[in-house]
Amino acid sequence: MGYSVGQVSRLAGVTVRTLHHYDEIGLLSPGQRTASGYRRYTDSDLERLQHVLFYRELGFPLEEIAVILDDPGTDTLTHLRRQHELLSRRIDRLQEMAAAVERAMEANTMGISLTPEERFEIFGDFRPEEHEAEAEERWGGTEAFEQSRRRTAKMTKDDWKRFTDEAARTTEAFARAFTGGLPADSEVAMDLAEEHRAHLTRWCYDCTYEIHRGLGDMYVADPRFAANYEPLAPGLTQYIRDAIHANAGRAGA
Amino acid sequence: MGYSVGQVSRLAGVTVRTLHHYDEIGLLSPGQRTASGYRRYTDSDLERLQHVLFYRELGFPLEEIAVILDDPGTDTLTHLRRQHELLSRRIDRLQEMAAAVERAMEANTMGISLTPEERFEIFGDFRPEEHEAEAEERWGGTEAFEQSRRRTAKMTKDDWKRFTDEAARTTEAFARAFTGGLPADSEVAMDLAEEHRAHLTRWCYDCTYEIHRGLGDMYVADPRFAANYEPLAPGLTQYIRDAIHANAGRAGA
DNA sequence: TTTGACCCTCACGTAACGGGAGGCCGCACT
DNA sequence: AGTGCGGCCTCCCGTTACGTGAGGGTCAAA
Repeated sequence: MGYSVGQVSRLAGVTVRTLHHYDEIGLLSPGQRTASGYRRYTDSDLERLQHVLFYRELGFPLEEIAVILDDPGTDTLTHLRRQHELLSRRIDRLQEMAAAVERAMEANTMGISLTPEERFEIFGDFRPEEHEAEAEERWGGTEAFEQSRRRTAKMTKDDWKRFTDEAARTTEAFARAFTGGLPADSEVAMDLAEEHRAHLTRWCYDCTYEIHRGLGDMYVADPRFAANYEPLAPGLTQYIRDAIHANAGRAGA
Repeated sequence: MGYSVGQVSRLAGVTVRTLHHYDEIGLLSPGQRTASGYRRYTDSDLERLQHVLFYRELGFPLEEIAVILDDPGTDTLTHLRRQHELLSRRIDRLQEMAAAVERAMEANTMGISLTPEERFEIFGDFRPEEHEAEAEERWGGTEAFEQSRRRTAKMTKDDWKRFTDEAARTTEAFARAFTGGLPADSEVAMDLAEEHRAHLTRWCYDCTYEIHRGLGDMYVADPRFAANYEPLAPGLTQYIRDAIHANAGRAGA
């Protein structure tokens, strides 16, 4: 009766050394020893080990695990509930990371290189002040930006594909209008600007005319965006910016 | 221009000491130093750091990360794709764990105590018995099989991970050689076969050229192995088998 | 009774940093 | 021109969670 170190190690998928170590530091000492000094693990030892491995998997230091498990106020069910909670949080975190990776892929294929802040927000080290300061400066208001962040965080890969495909089509239409000689304040160009605005509103945030104008200005100001448009036709960035302004003016804003 | 250690540490959410460490071990050395010896990190240093932190987050040892990042065959987009893949797998795993916790909670409230096997199947991603029964039948209790069983029995979860990751890299290299048009008896392919053999010897058993040849034959014969290789490139299984034979022939066996 | 797997206890090694000590660097402030 | 003061440098020892033998008992099958 009882399990030997080797048996436990195979069952739990840990090395014998690990079990020895847990015994040494008093995290998990086998309930009994044979006359010859062999460790014998009981069923409740196994349950404890299960919890140990669980918390370890989630990155808890062993010392802390000992404290958690030795707390007399928590029973098995409480542990399970806590474990479930921790898992859920972890899953959410990883899903956010996955979304961030998707955005990075998108940026990469568009040839945009991320700002340092964007680079590391993947890791969720929430740094509100600086980031919001920059967003404020760049977007002229944090509400739209936050809304964008919230929405795009939920987007799947397919969503991104549809999003960028739509954007690309609008951009190409702009390019055709531009090379075709249509002025930026022509019906066609302004309609395209309006389409662009609707596109953003649908996917990202409530894009007002004012915000849209700011966005257009930023397209010409920020070379990372300009780099996206200029290859299609030199001067296209400025053209889009002008069309956006004309459209905003037409709407009476 | 460039970022100081302090700036980078704040940006990335790591300590200065960590950056020093990465410099020491050559994982991430700043692009420049000032005249007075201060570290100056460039934008591409930041990108590298981002990838380092990502793989670290997923539990890769730093040394392995260096190998991954220094592989000239992989560009940023490939890394991002791989990261996304790894994240997805990780999420699946955690969701399985969450489901297992739910089952445990149910069992607990019903007053049922789990069997040892049930206890740890939460962590167990590998079920060796089926595979081993199969191997037994195939290999009929040969020396190599026994050796393999002994060694793999000692392997921890992380060992398995490293083992499969290594194997995956070799396979990918094979796929690149194959799609790149290199013949199965080319230097490159034979070297990969030798790498594969060394890999097996390191992890499982003393893989002689003769055993290796048999293994290669089995890969094409057994659809479960073929299913592993064919998705990467149709015909890859046969290619690997041929490379193994060529390599064995080169070694004079 | 021998043999091979399994177990024991030291005891040193390793990875990935943490946390100082002791000493330059640089710039704002007087 | 001096003087803080924060930031940066290089050692260098400490820590966690084990890995990896060495050297030696234990036990069940042959």
